[in-house]
Amino acid sequence: MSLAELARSPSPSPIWPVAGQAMTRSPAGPDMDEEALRRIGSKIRYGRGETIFNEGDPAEFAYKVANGVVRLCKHLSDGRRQIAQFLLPGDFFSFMELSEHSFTAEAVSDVTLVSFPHRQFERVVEERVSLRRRFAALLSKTIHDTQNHLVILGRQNAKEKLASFLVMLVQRRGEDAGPLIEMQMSRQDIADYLGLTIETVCRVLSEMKRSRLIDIPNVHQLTIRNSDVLNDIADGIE
Amino acid sequence: MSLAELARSPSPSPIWPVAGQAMTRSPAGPDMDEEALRRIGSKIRYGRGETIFNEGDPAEFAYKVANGVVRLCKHLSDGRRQIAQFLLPGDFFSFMELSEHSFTAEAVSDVTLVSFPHRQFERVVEERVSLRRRFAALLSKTIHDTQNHLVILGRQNAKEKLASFLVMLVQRRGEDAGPLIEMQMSRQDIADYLGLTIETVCRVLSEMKRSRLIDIPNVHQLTIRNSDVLNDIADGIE
DNA sequence: CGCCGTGTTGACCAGTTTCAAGATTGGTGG
DNA sequence: CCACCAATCTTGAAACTGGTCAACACGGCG
Repeated sequence: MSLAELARSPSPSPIWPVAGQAMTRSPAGPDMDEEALRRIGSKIRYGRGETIFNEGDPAEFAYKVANGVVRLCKHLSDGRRQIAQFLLPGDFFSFMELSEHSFTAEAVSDVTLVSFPHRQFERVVEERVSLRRRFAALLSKTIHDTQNHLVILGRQNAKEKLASFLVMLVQRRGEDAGPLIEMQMSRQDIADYLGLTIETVCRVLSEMKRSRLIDIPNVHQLTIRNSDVLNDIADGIE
Repeated sequence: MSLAELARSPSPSPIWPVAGQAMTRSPAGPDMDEEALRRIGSKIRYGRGETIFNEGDPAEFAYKVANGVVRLCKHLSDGRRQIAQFLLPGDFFSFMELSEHSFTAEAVSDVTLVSFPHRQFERVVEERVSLRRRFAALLSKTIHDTQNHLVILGRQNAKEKLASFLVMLVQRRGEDAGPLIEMQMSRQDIADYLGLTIETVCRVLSEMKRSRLIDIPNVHQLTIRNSDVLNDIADGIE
């Protein structure tokens, strides 16, 4: 099971080795987990660009993306912005926060979320070993991903950053989904994710297009022509 | 309780709100938690520069820093390096990893660690609600810190980066510890933490010294002369 | 049809890196 | 205790990447 799958589906087996089997007080199993979560969740919609919550707001809900794309970001006082994560359908966020949100969540596109009141969510997770493992593993994976993001921001140049970003998009779509990548996010979003300016993002994408690495049929669509070379660039090999 | 304290001491009360009280199968309470951990831990020493484990190695132990400083880093194939975290005495690391380490851990100075076999560590944490909460909160805090690190790497200039780094050092030492900051890490370590070159780190520190923001009595010691201005620079206000 | 938001491209500039030359520090052995 | 060596740190000058500013293109929509 890939990390990407792990992040978005119930875990049928323990994520990391555990010596003993702990007890549950509720019917066990992933299906029951899904059911338990479903019962405390409610759907909620946000329009493109709307703020879901702000950094510093009291954390009242955990969320799962049902549809659309969400960005988690930090804003500096002078308007600079850093996007920490894009969340795609199936992704959870804000699910094990301290009492205040540590980032702002905004709708990249129109989105539908499932929201879980934090207290109930904590209770359900507290009761179920399998859910506990799943969300603990999800936290670990988030740290893992964020640390890779650190490398991208701290030690890669513009071309490598874009290559890493595109490779990430491909991996998260699942290898099956065909060559066409739908990018809901704007050039500004990409720039703020990669620590670049919008102009540099444009220039590098154009350059990749000229060198036949990618095609850009449409501003929000993209296809990879040579994923081997793209991977090499992302890994700093070329 | 500050986040910094939270990271390094047992949690006397629940970190985030929980609806119901879950049961434990073992004597409860923070003191008992410490005792339970102590019983499965063993001391282990590493010399300055030694590798504790490599990225990709099977994760067999969780660690607590007893003495010295540890760096967690990622290495690129061409020698570039990004440091994700410095760990100071009292800090835990690698405590809720997937089956393989997602980063390399190296000794910045001579260090003493307490190592906990992962299976036993998981068992103890699984058994104790208070420990579960404590380490879940620690994971959350790590994500929080890493996201702030993203902002530093992605959206701050060299001067702001150094200011943020120094402010972090001060905050982690505890406000009480006097004005002298002992920096165990080398200039190269600082550069690799901030996504800069060693030369830029030197130049910015010299500039800060010239403008009477800091003093550098010794390569590995530093005092803050004007912490208000330093904070403003770190926050991008000035 | 024209306007507005977004994206693209170019010219120039600034901040950071690179390369290179010393200075300082710490450790080792005479 | 001091001399020497290696490693680390500091500083300067030149080169380069990415940023800034500005003009223009594109596309959706009233």
